[in-house]
Amino acid sequence: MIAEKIKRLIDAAAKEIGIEAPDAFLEHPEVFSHGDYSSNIALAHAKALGKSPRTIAEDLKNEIEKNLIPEIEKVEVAGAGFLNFYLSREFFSDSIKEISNDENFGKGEMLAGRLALFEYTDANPFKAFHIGHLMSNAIGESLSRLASFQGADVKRLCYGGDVGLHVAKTIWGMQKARVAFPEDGDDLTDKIKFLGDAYVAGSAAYEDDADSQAEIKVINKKVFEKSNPEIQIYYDKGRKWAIQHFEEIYQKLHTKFDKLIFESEVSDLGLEIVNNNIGNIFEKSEGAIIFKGEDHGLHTRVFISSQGLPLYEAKDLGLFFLKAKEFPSHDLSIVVTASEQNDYFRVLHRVFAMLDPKLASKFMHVCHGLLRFASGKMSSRKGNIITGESLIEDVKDVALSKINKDNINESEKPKIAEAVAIAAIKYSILRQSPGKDIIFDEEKSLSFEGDSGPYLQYALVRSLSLLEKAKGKFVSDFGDVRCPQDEPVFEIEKLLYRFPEIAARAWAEKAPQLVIEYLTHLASSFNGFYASGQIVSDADDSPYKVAITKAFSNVMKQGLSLLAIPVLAKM
RNA sequence: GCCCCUGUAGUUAAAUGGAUAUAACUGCGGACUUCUAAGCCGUUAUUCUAGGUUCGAUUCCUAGCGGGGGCACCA
Repeated sequence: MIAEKIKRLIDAAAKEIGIEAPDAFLEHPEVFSHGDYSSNIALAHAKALGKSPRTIAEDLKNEIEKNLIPEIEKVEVAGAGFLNFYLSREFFSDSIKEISNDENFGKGEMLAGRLALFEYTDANPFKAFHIGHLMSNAIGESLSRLASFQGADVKRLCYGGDVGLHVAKTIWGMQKARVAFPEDGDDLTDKIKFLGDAYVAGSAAYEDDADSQAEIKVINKKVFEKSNPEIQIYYDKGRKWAIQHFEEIYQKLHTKFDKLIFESEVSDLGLEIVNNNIGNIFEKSEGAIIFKGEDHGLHTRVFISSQGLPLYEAKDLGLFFLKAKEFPSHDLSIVVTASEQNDYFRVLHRVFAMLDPKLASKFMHVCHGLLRFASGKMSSRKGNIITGESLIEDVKDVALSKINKDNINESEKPKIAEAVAIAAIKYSILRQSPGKDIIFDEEKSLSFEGDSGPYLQYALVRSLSLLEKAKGKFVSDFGDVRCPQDEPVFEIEKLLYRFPEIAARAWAEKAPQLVIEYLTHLASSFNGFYASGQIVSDADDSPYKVAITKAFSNVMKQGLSLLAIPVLAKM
C-alpha cells in the first residue's frame, strides 16, 4: 500500500546517501500539519553518520524527490530532522473511490487460514451474570471479530462452572426456600431471581454457620457424584434456567457461542491428567495434590483437594486439553478473564508448557480490568451486585427517554433504545486498554454525549440518512466520481484510508481501544464535515462529498462491527 | 513478607522512544434553526517524586511514595 511505497522510496534514498541499515520507520504524525506520514530515519542515523539530522533529512529529501510518485504531493524536512510526507489530492480521491465501492474495506489477512479459539464471558450457572461478565464478553467478542477480520476461522467458546461449591450453596438455598420454588411455566426472570436469592442465602450460611457449611459440603460432593435424586432435580432445573437466561443476554450482546463447555465435562479429564503426573509435575502435600510454583518463580496452587475433588486448577487443565481434542487443528487459543486471575494463569500456563509445550505456545491469556465503583465494591456472595441485565435495562430506559423524533415509530423505539444502550455500555468497556480497571461511574456510563457509543451510531445514522437523500440523484457506483481539482482535502479523507492499518494493529496488540479511538476521531471528523456545508446539493462537488459520505458509512459500519456495537439506520 | 499490575487536566480516559502530550465530561462563550442538535465552533487546565539510559522519555531502567490484585484446598 501507500506506506510500503513510501518506505521503498526512503530505503532507496537511504542507500544512495550511504545509510547502512535503513529501518524506514514510518508513522502518522499526531497533527495533520506535520503531514500524513513521517519518518525519523535521519534522527536515528545522525550519530553514525556524524552529520546533523536536518542535513541528512535534506539529503534524503533530495534523493526522494528524484523519484517522486503521484500519490505524494510534497516532502518536507521539519523539526529536529523529521521527514514529512504529504499525500496528494489524487491519492485521496482514489482512496475515496476505492473505499466507497468496497463494503469490505479494511479486511486483512494476518490470520488467513488459521483457526482461532476464543473463550470468554464464562458466566457460571447458579450464579448471577454480573458486569464483570459483560466486560469479558465485550472484550472477547471484539477480539474474536478482529481475528475474523484478519481472515481467521473463529470458534467462540464459553466455559461455565456447573459444579463446585457455588452450585452447592445455591442448591442449599433452593432447598431452604422450597415454598417459593418457581413453577415451570413461570417467567424466566422469576426463576433467575429465585436462583440469585438462593445463592446469596447459601453463601451467607456457608460463612456464618458451621452446620450449614457442613451441609453444603455434603451437597457439593453429591452434586459431583450425581448420587442424590432430589438434589439432581434441583440441579437440572437450576442449570437449565441459568443457561436459558444467559442465551437471552448473549443475544442482546450480539454473541453467538459455537460451544458451551461446562466444568462437569472437564473435571474427569483434569483429575486424570493431574493423577498421571504426580511425581514429575505435581506432588502430594497435606492430603492435597499441588503444583509447587515456587520452584518456577511462581506461587503454589492446589489442583486436587484433600477431599479428592478437582479444583478450578485441575478443571482448567481438563478444559485446556478438551479444547485441543475438539479443535485439534487450532492455531491460537485465547482466554479472556479478569486480571485478578493473572498470576493464576501464569502458573497454569507453566503447567501447560510442562505437559505439552507445543500446545501451550498457542495459548494466550488476555485480562480485563476489575470493575470498580465509586460507591463501593460488589460481591455476588453478598447479593449487592449489579447484574448485566439490570444495567442494560437502566441504560435502555434513559435511551428511551431521549428518543424524541417524529420520524420514528413508537414500536421501533424500544429496539433502538436497546441498541443505543448496548453501544453505550460496550464503548465504555472497550475504550480503554484491556487489563486496566474501569471506574464505573453510573452517570458517566449512562452518558450518550461526546466520546460514547451513541456518538458513533449517530454519525453513522446521519451518513445513512444523507445517502438515502442522495439516492436517485447520483448513481450508487462511485467509480466515476472525481473530486474537483482545486478542492482542498477534507480531514476525514486523511483518516478513512487508515482503517486497514488500525484494524490490523488492534488485532496484533489485542487492543480494541485503538478501533474505538480511531472511530471516535473519524466520527468527529465526519460531524465537522457534515456541519461545514451542504453535502447533497446541486453544487459541482456534491457527488464527491456523497462519495466521502458513502466511504465513511462503509468504514463506520465495519468498525462498529469489530466492536460488536449494533448499527442503526435511525435514532 | 514475597510476586504482579498501576500512577497523565477538576473527572474519566488516549498517546508503536519523537515535533506544540490527545480527547471527552464539567465550566464559560458562540453560530445555525434548509441533509437528524445524541450534533457543530471557540476557550481554561495535565505526565507522582528523585536519579539513570538516549540526540530525544508519559513511554525503557533503578529507588522511593501512593493505589489495586494475587500468594493451599472459592472460581
